[in-house]
Amino acid sequence: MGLKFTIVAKDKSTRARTGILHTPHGDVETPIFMPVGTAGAVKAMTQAQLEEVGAQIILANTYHLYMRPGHEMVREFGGLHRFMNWPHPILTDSGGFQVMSLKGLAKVTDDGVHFRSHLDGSSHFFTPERVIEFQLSLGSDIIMPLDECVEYPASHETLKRSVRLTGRWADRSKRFFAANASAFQSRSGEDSGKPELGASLFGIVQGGTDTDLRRESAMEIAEMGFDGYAIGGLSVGEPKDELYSVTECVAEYLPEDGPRYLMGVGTPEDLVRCVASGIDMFDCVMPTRNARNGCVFTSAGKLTIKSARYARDPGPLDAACGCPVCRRYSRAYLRHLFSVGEISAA
RNA sequence: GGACAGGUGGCCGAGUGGCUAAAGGCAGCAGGCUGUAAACCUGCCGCUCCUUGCGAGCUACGGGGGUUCGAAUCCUCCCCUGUCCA
Repeated sequence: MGLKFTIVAKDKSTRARTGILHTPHGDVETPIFMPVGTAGAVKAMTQAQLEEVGAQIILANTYHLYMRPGHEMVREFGGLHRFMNWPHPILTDSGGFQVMSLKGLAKVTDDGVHFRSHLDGSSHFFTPERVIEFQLSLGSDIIMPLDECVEYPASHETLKRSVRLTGRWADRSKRFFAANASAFQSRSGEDSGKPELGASLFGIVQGGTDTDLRRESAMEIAEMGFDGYAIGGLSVGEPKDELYSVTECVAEYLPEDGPRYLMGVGTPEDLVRCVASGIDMFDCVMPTRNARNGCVFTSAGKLTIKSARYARDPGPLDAACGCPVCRRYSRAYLRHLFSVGEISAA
């Protein structure tokens, strides 16, 4: 796999670094936060707003797009970029998180995951190979292999099984990707960006909060060699100090010259803490979900704008913030929008 | 003037003798959201008091009176609202 990540600068006192991630649809400056657009849209945001706030890459979800509208249909449109008319990079998650979040509908076997659709109950079998194929069909810039995300807390045996399974699936994913990626990307009529660059495939480390298993998983995935390295299975309910310590521990075992992606994280503080541990990429539903639910991150901490105490507050959400919302609107108005159920005005 | 139907907690609306301070919804209040089954979910939501308990007392189903051990529920008179007929 080619060099798709350039390190620009390294911090002297921490493991933080800045870099550039090269993708078929353009470069991404790291550290980067990727807004989550599960079904091909970042909820309650327009693409213009995403660009305005500096989103350089967004995340979409294989499971959800496979269910609706279907990866084949997206491919007919020339890929997800063209389908949703998003010219910037897209990372697609594999469905590994849905193994956990849809646990009542997912059955894991050695060969793959049997999903019963959360929409109509129909049966679907996801294998590591098919999941790569789905993502190649979507035209993703960064492809995530199928993994098994495990709930917290989990027993050592469960975590061990999940690490081994995720490792075997990573190997199968890499082989299938190596054999099929170029064929998919050279197909005419599809928006594959700069085909000479090609899509990236990342590896995912599992192991819960068990540092021995984390080390084993990190070394195994690093040994296989991927375009980037993700830490999965965190921010699933473990204490904060474990999130930070496991992240720090795993990052040390991941190749220095590859991008490191901490999946599903996190709060503003999480981002700062984990950048210092050498993480380059993050994604999280928290900013968009919390915003939809009336919870805002400010320089002074979380603020629940729905609260009655802001009903007559003429001040901005965050006096220290210069964003369009803080420049334009009062807390009273924003609270009013929540009271009346308006989501789009601001 | 007559015939029906109906008046329940901020609103809508269940409830026809005790398990009812009264289902459910809305509104209100508080909180939670970390690779999105999430514009979602949870809790509180008559008043007062305390030793905060499946606690005590008070007030409450249009108004008055009555039946009953016990009434939002049954009887009676009155007031009001809606629909229809004159």
